[in-house]
Amino acid sequence: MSQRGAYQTKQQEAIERLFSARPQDCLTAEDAYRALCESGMEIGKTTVYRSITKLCQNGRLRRYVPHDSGAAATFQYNPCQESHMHIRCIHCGALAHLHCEEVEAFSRHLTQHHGFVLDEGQTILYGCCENCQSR
Amino acid sequence: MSQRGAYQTKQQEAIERLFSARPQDCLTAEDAYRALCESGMEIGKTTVYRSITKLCQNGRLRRYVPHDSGAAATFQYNPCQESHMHIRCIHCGALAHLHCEEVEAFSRHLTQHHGFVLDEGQTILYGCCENCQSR
DNA sequence: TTGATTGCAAACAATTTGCAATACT
DNA sequence: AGTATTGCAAATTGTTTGCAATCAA
Repeated sequence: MSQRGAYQTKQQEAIERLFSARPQDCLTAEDAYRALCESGMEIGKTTVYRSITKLCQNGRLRRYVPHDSGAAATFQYNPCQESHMHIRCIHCGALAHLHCEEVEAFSRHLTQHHGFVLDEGQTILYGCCENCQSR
Repeated sequence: MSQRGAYQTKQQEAIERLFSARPQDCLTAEDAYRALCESGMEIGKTTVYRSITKLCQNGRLRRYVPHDSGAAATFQYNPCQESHMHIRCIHCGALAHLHCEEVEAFSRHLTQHHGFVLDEGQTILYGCCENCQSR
């Protein structure tokens, strides 16, 4: 298998730069591809997919599974290496970050009483956000 | 649009029976299709998909999003109407149910301090299970 | 009878892969 | 030079849809 990352290419740099420029955004591979094309970059969609895969393995991007079937996965820059949980609204799709002591306490409970080491960065809590509740 | 559920058909009954017979299993649509075929049932895959969709809307089945890209969604019978969180091991795929007061407490915290109403049935916590930790 | 349901084939969408051309070091 | 990377086209996979035939009420 190839040793992706051995060479520095303008495509891989551009993809990482795109995500790092908007650390609060979740983009699909398609989003990233379009953004790069619109900025004048010459790039193929395949390369976007392959680079994103590599960045996820590096830990520089986070991958989020879609709630709906057939929907595309989204990726987000992981600026701080600190990983944190996200909460996603089932209705509007809004994504929010969750940093708080209660998460840590809950995580400790899982480890101690259920033998389960939580991976906060891989976990998304689903529910209904404040805005959507008022409808 | 059609009013699925208006008529009782042997296909729909068989699908529900299949899932209810193994409430602890998560099956893909393909799994269900094969199991029914092997049991001598005459059924099309399309019907399996459509019936599963309906059962999810009824609340009789739960749908779980796959962690890996390209993987199929899994469905599980929801015997008790009580919905609960699941924890899934990233390594071995094991799925466990989570009923405890700590989940409720955490859920209350989310509502009160983050304005977020958690849907436990839709949420899966990802991490590493006890068995896989010892490797 | 009337509308819901079935199931085949075809459409779809996200993602992956084969492979020859190209770029990096 | 030698290997990694690119990118097109084609393949894969899970899921949905069009539509004519069939079934339940």
